[in-house]
Amino acid sequence: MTQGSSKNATIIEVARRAGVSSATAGRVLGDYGYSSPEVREKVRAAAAALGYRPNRLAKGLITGKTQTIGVVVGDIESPFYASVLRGIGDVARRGGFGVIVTNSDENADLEREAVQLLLEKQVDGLIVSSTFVDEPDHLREAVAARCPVVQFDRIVAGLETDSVVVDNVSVTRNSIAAMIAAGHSRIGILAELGPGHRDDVGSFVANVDLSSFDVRYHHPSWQRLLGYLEAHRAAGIDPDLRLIRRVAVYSSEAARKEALDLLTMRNMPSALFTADGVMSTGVLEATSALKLAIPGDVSLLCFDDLDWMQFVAQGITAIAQPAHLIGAAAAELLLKRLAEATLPFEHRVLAAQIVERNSIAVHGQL
Amino acid sequence: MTQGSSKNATIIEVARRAGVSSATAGRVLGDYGYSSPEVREKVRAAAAALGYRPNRLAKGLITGKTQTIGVVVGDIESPFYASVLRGIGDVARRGGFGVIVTNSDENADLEREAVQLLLEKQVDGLIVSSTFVDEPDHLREAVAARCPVVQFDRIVAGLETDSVVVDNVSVTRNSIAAMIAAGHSRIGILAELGPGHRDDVGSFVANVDLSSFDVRYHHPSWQRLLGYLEAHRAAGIDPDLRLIRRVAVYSSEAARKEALDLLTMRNMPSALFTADGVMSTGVLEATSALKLAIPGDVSLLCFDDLDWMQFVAQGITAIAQPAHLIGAAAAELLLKRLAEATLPFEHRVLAAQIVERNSIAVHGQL
DNA sequence: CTGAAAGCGCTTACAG
DNA sequence: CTGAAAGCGCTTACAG
Repeated sequence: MTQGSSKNATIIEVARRAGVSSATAGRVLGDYGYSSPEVREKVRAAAAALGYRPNRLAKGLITGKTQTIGVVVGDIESPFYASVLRGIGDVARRGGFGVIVTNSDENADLEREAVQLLLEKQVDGLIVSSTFVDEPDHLREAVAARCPVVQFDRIVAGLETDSVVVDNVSVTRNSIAAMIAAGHSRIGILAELGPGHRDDVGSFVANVDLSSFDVRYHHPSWQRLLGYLEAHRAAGIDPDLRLIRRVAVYSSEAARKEALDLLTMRNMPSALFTADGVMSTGVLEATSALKLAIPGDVSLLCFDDLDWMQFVAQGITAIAQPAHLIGAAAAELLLKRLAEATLPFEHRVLAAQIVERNSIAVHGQL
Repeated sequence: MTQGSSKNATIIEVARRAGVSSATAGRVLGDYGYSSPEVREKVRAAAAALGYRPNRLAKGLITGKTQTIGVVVGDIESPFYASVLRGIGDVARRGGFGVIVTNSDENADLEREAVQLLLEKQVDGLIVSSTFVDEPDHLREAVAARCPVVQFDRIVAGLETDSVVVDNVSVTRNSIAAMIAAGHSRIGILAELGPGHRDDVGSFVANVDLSSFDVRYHHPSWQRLLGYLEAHRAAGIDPDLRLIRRVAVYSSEAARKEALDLLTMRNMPSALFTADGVMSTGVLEATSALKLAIPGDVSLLCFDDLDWMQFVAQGITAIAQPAHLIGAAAAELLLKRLAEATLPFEHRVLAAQIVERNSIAVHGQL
């Protein structure tokens, strides 16, 4: 079948062997334009004999399309992003697209570099979870270069593109409201709250009392804090600022320390909410070190990406992010736009699931 | 600085604006050949004014190098592969390379398709974890096309390339030996044992008694089973075949069922070894359902990728795979080979770490 | 040090 | 339906 030749055959060589012009060979192999059945036969036979493999670089150069999606995530190693990438990859493959992945480490410089590299590689579109929600320039450049962008998880202010986010505010509000209804009035919250937004927590809590406050352009952890505050306000509880802990980094170790502090303070909270799965691990270490029973001595609620099943198994109520669906939706939006650039921008809000011990069955959906 | 023009400027336009030839502009912007300081100044100014962005497709077409690595993993969503990818990505970025990722779903057809796509995209090299260790053709094709391959986790028989693996046999042998030394004589083992190799477990156990048996070309779970068998033989224990469970899929649910069966059989094992982290979760569900104390009623040892910290916190001894290092090493080997094609093939065997409750500090190393 | 010309491997109008 | 020619955006010898 294929020849063991080291240098790959080109369309010219296939054409010569088939006794046709390179234009004709191109039409057959690239499956465009017209060609007679006999010619098709001959060209395909020649291609097979030579082990012809199309060079997508040349095709991309001429068509302006590479059938490649560029993705920028914070860290491919985090369960959330890994799962999002899986969703993107599945949809991309079905559409015949490849995926180039880059890690930004939630660092603005690396993110800019990554976007630049992807544009130089001529990706057809970009799916990004941007670190800073107030720095739109590098993404605007992409859009200007006719490279459509889909944002997920976070939305950059002043950058109109397709986007996919989770209903962070409402699902957190509902979950915290349920905790309050169950009798908890002092609920601690551990959230990252950075680096996407530069507010300090105090002024955020103060400002948010204005009902017009817009958290669309905040990182998810700020949105979750808002849900927490709204639930308290609806119940007529003035939240104790000392119960609100900003961890600042996605670190279980940092969360462990904050949790230890929370769980040993005078007038300690009867329940804890962690706005991220990585932090939940740290909180568990703290409760274990203090020999606290869950949900006896303290109740836990956590927002999580992938590991929620085992949290639930330990008696923790979890809010599960549909990470895989986020990725799939983002890729779908992108492919749709690549097919039809003039559509109005679409903004999808996916529902997160509240998972308790008795409803593990929801697993199958995610 | 940059112009809002929608179509990207080419080197020709930059050259025209700078009043030089395109060859000269190319030399300056591409940083090759000679150019005088004054010309450099002019060209760079022109490029900045036009918002010039190099087209790597064109460059790749002409140089034959795309500065891109193609990666094939089973499932980017699994902690092991996610972590490996992180390691690859870090090294690749430092070397100025991009990374195209594809999931094979441990399916031979998808794997072949993925390799084909990557070759068409003209990746400079391939890092793969191949599903079937006895199907080398698609990878041979890559090598024939001057696209070097680095294998990791598993080695395909009859395909000489650089590779990175873990010392599965010896670390498992040592861990099981420690369990035996601690008094366990009936140790259950749950391992995937498929689909990479077509042996059935019985004939594997029988054959492996020949000391010449070569498991280099088996999937890791077979190698771990070998370590288990060797430890038993060294202690003079004839392993009970009913204690060896082949789960066949990477599924915590399947592992849960096997574990339930093992832990309720007559003459139940006093310890369990799971050859994979995903399965460990299933085993934990089984012990929890049976209200067994760990390590009181049963001791657990698990081979794991990323979540071992929380297993250790629960009193389970874990063997931690250096997944991140595997990826980094694979990428290093590839970049080395791209720089120097004639080196002899390198085969790196990385050590896995045994992590017990008192040695959590090892965390920092991984 | 610089420029004119050729060419990487394809696709795209345009004649025929 | 097919072919000759031009061209995508660069880099590479080769003169000068």
